[in-house]
Amino acid sequence: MEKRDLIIEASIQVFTEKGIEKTKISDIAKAASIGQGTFYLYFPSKLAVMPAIAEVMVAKIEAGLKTLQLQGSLSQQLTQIIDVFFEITKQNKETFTLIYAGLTQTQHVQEWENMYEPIYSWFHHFLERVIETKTIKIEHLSKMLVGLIESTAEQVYLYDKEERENELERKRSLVLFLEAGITKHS
Amino acid sequence: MEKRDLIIEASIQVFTEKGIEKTKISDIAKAASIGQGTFYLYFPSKLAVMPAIAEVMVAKIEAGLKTLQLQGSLSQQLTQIIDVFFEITKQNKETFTLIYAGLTQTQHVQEWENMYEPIYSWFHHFLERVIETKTIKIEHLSKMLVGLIESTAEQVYLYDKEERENELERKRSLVLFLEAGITKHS
Amino acid sequence: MEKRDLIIEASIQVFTEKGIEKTKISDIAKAASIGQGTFYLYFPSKLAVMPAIAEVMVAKIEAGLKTLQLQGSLSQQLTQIIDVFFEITKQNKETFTLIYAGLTQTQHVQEWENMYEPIYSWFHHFLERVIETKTIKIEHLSKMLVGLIESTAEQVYLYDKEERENELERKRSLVLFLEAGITKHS
Amino acid sequence: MEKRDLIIEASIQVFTEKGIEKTKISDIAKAASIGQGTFYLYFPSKLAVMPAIAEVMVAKIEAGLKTLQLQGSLSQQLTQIIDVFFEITKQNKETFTLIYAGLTQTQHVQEWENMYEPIYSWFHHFLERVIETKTIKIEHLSKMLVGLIESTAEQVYLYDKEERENELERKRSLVLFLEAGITKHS
DNA sequence: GATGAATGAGGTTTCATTCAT
DNA sequence: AATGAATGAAACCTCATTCAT
Repeated sequence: MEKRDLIIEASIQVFTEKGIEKTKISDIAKAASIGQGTFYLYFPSKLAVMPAIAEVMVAKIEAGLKTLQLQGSLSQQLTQIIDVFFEITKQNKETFTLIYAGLTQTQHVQEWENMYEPIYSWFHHFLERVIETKTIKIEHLSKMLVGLIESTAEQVYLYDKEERENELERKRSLVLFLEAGITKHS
Repeated sequence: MEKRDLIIEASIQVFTEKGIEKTKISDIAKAASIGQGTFYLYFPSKLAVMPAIAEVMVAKIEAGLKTLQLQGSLSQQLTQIIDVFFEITKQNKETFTLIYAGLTQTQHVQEWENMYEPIYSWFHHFLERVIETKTIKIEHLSKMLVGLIESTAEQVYLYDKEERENELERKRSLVLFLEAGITKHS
Repeated sequence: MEKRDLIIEASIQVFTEKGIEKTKISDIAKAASIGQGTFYLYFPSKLAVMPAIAEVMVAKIEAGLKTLQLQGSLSQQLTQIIDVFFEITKQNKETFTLIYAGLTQTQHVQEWENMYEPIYSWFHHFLERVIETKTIKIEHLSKMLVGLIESTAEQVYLYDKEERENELERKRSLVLFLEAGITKHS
Repeated sequence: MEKRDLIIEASIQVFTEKGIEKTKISDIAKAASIGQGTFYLYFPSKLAVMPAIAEVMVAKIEAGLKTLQLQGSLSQQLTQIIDVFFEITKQNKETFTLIYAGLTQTQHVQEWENMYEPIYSWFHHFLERVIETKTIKIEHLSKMLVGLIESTAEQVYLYDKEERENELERKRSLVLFLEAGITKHS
């Protein structure tokens, strides 16, 4: 395994365990089983690892979406899509929290949307197949779908304790809401 | 002006300029024109200022919503609401970025949703007046509305440069989408 | 005693003991009985102490010259002057070595001659009283006297082991040489 | 070109640019276009290069003196000699500064005078031809001549900005002064 | 209550040195 | 002989925190 990837893996692990502020470079190095100096050959600081971590997560979402074999009614398809986001958010909630904290601290905030480009693009293709007339530009619709799905997933898994119990119901509500937004304008 | 408020103001400014990680207590103290020691009389650490900052922003949104005299069609009312969020996000974009970064770093992530309670509550009342039957629970609908409006405002103002130009159109798309989501189930 | 002076004293001591390269900031702090952090309140790096050290030595020379009550023949007066330089060089040879090494490493080489201004000035007054016509500008003569006296003192005390035995004779030679240079043009 | 010489050349360049303290072995290796490890095949440390650098400069002076075909009056001959020192100092001022700093840092201070032996020796022969009776030992006179010429050249080229303009006059003053010192005792 | 000079623990960062290639 | 990625000891330097004023 490449040293760079070792560092990214180790960073995710240590950051999520101890938090960004309390993580020392030496912790990451130890977790990656490399020398402290070696870390600096690949990243100039611990925060500089954040974009690389973000890329990993975005890649997971993209991969999740691409393995979908969309079938059935619109609401069924939406359910499948939502499941991808919810599942990945659920399994990587610390990492997501991490990315928000980390990206905003570096000067990489702008990169965030660029990274999402593949996701938006996927939704674009999806929507093209699903809707016909466009009262709303497909680009904007894509971004709203992604934004709403993610913010809901975050509300459910990252922030609120109670919500986790309402998981299923919130997913169902989300499907209904999205379906309405999409079909109304199809 | 109260010293505590001076510190909050100064923190926003310095955090925004230098980032949380690189901000020293001494920076905040200098910006607030107080002694380093004085800081500790009001806050135990720099991260402890974050919730206070967040409260200020949530209060702004709440105040903005409460001054609305909702009139006209649903879409006109939604437009007014959206304008509140967009305007405040626009004017305080650095502070919002800050809050995401800061809250996730402290153990205050959970508090975030609690703080939003008044906002959700306001939407709850709003929706009660606007819709009648509920396929979707009003609580969930409230959260989706807030989530979607905010994530869109963030996409427009915080992340993507190009989007700022599409401001008006994205707002219009948002109104349409929300309206569909609401009326479909009313 | 002022902290700044404590640091200068301690620096001279530690530098001469261990050499510049091997001296750690912590060594100086310990020798000065202050905290490591305190060092940085007064100097940004160990090399930044060098000009302050140099000033101390120049002040010693100046003080030595100013206590002279020049009397007797020219050669007697020259002997007195030379003794000042030789004595101070002898007693502070490590410090002088230090200064050469230290000043050249910082960007303070230019300051060196500025520091010497009081010495040159003293010689200027001295020569004015001693010579009358000027084939050589008094300014240049001053600098040559200082340069020759110092380079000889350094040859005797800093560099060459054997020379230390010839101390007296080299002083005598120096008096003769200087006298010739001065009187020839008087 | 030999690797050893490559290293010496590169060291002069890098030392001059960054200062001895801030120069890393890797900087020298990069400047010499060799591997870091290769450096150690030729020198055990960066300071160990200093004597080699010094030798190069002393060799230049010696070579300069040996090519002189001393003719004409004493003052003409002195002018020629002085020109050699001034010219070499002028062209290699950074290197000279470097050597002072470097030698004093190593344990090679003593070697300095040994290296100068050929120069002193050359002056010895020169003075033997020029003066006859010796109030001052020729050895001492040699050293004073070298010391005065060099310290003047350094004052002119290394330290003081203004002095560079007085170059010619300081040279003339130097000739007069030396001539007086020599002839008075011949 | 307010201050800021002083502190020193401990994280950051460097870089001489090694050694497998 | 030559290399340069990897190392980690050890220096640097910061900065939260204290406390005498």
